[in-house]
Amino acid sequence: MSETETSSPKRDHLMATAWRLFYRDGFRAVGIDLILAEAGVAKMTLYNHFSSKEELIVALLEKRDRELRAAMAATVEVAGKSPTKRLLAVFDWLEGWFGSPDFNGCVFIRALSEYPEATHAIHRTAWNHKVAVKEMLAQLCAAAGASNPAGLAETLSLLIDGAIVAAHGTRATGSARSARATAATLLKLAAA
Amino acid sequence: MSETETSSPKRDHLMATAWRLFYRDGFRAVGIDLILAEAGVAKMTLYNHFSSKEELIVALLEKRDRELRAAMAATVEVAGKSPTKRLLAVFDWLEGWFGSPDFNGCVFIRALSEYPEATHAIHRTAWNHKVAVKEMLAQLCAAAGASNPAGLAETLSLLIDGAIVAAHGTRATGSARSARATAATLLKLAAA
DNA sequence: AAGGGAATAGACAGAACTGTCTATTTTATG
DNA sequence: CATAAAATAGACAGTTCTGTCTATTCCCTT
Repeated sequence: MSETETSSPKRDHLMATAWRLFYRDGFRAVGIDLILAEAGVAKMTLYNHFSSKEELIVALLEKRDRELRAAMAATVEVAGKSPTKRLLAVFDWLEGWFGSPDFNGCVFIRALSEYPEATHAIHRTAWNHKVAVKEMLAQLCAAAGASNPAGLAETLSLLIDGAIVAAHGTRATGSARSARATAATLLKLAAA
Repeated sequence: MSETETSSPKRDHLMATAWRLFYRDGFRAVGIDLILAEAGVAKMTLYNHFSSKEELIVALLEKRDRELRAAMAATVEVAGKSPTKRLLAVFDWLEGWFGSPDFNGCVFIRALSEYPEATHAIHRTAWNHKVAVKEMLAQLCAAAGASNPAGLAETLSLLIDGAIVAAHGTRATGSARSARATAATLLKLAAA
């Protein structure tokens, strides 16, 4: 949407700090004042770059969306040429993410949860990410010769989001492996 | 855990109001004062029954856990004797839930999200529910003759939680049908 | 009818919240 | 070096938050 945002060091540092605190503790749990104190930035600097806390959160989600999809795309690219391997690489990447020390769930699911109302800007932005990821998956499914790529991508999305929730609840990586195994099974069936 | 809680009309009414507001807007978004005003109850009444807001939330989650599992069990019971039908009835029930007018996601996933820290009482209580549901699913999978009931139950849990997140993002019931179809496929494979 | 436990209203403390404003200083650029 | 833009500290308003306390009133049971 809004790509007029000029990148500046202060702005970037503010966003990095805000991201860290929001992701660790939650959007409503973290106040503006804490972010400013941790970032060592004046309040007016924040309000010169963002008109409200809500807009800051939306900007963070959009940034994270871009980064995450880029990381996914890179993971797929590294996985080689086999369509099956490329698709399953997404699940291996999930497993690595779940195992990383500061994994704390999916910020988009958490945003949907904290701002549950359908019309809320943060809710919609968070869901936009999930739709975009599903479209990426559909591309991969199509490349793998699935008869119904969109349908398979929908199912894989369910598995992925379920696995993220489970990893957040257990702090274990097993759900990624379960999801991967199911994905492999479904892919084999769909490409038959 | 704590089953010493005496049931009283005031307490029940307070919990019903708190549930409605928390589920609609979120735990951190709803203040004690709003609950009290909506319930028409004095502040000391709350603090005579619960030592803190956190304890109120935990009590609500435990109550909802009991109700939800009872509803699931009833759904399964009504579905007849066929193990497959009993298992798939859970997904039909999901679809009905997603379509109900005040569906607003899964309160347990939302609690995990709002209190992301693993050691937090609310986080743990919320995850306990997911574990309990998974165990119910494992029973159903075993009855359906699955070779690895626990493994299948894990996968079905992923599908269910993914479907709930998707329904919260889309306000549509389609994810329940996708999950159901996948569950049916997996069940057929597992019972072979 | 009397006594006791529960509920009440409402003040209160003390902190935290978002967002605004001003006056000053720093920083970058011509 | 000069000027304009950006960032600063910090006060401020006005609200909201959880939890505590007191003094009064309601209601149920004996």
